Amino acid sequence: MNSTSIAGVKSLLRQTALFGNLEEHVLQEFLERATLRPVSHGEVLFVQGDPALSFYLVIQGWVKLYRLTPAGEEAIVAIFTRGQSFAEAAAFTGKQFPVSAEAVTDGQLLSIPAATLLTQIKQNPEVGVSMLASTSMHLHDLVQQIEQLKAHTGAQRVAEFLVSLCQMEVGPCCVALPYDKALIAGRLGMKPESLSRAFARLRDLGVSVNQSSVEIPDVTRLRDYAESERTAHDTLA
Amino acid sequence: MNSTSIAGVKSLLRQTALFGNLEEHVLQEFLERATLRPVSHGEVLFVQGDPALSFYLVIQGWVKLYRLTPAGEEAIVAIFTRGQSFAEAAAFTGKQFPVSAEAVTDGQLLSIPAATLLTQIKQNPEVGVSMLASTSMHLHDLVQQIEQLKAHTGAQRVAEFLVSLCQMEVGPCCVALPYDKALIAGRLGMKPESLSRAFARLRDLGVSVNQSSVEIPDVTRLRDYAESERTAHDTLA
DNA sequence: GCTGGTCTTTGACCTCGATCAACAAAGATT
DNA sequence: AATCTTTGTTGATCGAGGTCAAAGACCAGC
Repeated sequence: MNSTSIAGVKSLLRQTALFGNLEEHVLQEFLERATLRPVSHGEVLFVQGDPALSFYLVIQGWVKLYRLTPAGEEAIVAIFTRGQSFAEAAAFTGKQFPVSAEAVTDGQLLSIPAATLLTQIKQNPEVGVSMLASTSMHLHDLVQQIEQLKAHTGAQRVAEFLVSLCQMEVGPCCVALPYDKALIAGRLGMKPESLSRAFARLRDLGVSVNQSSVEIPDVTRLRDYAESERTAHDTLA
Repeated sequence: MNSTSIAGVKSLLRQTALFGNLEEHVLQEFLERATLRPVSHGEVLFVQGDPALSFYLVIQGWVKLYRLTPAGEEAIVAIFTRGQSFAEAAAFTGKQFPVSAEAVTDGQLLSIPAATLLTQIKQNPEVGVSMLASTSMHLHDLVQQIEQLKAHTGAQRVAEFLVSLCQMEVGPCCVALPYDKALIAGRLGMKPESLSRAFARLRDLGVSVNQSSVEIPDVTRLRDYAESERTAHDTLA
């Protein structure tokens, strides 16, 4: 599982949206300019406002993107793991990062210089196309987040989160929470206490939480709950 | 001011992020394939899930992008006006629109076929670069929206909105609300009633609202309020 | 003028989620 | 084993904002 080797990284890149469709020699070009960067839990990769000199792909571990408000509070924007890239858009503009990034577990990142990206795009339109595809995906994710924040309750957002972790489409399922609950809470736009209460509500739907493993007796039921009207007074006996 | 003429459209395109830096012949190519589309208030341009066959640039009027939740509620994602393009990212992927769009005033749109976009990117990397720049901007806007929804109160979001409308950096300022209050409320993630109450709160800061014109005695004070801690108990006598 | 529309404001009520605090559980340290 | 620290749960309280309902404000057309 440990893919810190060049070959391992390359096969991982082949599975990503950003690098997956590129020709061999282009991918090789990126790899030669990129550097492997080990990170440890709590390490800050960059802060919003820093010049975006490179972008990243997660090889191993978890990274959170967040914004610090002028008042000092943090709003988590996204969380990435193995195979996902982030900050490409910022690196591309060559300006400043609009967000901050922090490793939330130990891990390995591939750091790719912004200059390489620009050069490659100019030489090969396919690179631009791949990048557009990947930024569109991020765009879409953000749009969905906004919808969820505006139109769903905390418990519904947790339900959506759990459903998204299920590999099952229907029936019973058991999922492992990928990171600690405080982080999940932030990701879903709430405080840890509220997450705890949200889980308590989902207990009425048969969902049981032990440590970091969650048992879901009926995924469909959970999905229906997530998509139901806010006004439904939760008394779904 | 009415620029429905070809020349007028062209000079407008020159001022946009998406088309501004393109070479003359490339821009010409886009213009030849594009069509001018008049829209009227309330007209639905596309619904989420529709195949993204073209993207748009607003020549005149206002357009809102929104998502309809499975439960039927609408969450406004963005609002665009003269000179702004939208749905490029979706058109580019050639898949489906992730959002719906509706004209909120009468107006004129330039509709550009997705196929043209793809062809041009492949022929000319610069087009891809421009598009990346413009999608990065949208990305950045969305990130900011998420921050604001998560970390600011309704009144603070209204304050931010007003500040963003000011051309003044400091001192007194008077701004005109660009569209009706129900729409502003949606854009800021709240109900019209709450917007009304938010305005009432800002009255303590000297802000007065008459119809669609807002008087701000001190922009700096408003900005400070927008950025202050949530916990500050608003009693800033 | 009046009159029926829409848009906006205000009031009463209630739910959600934040806050503060106490407490339990699981590791880590000595 | 005893203690400290971190993390998760639970209870009580409170403010923000949604909902429902009613009352003003503005703008047609008559």
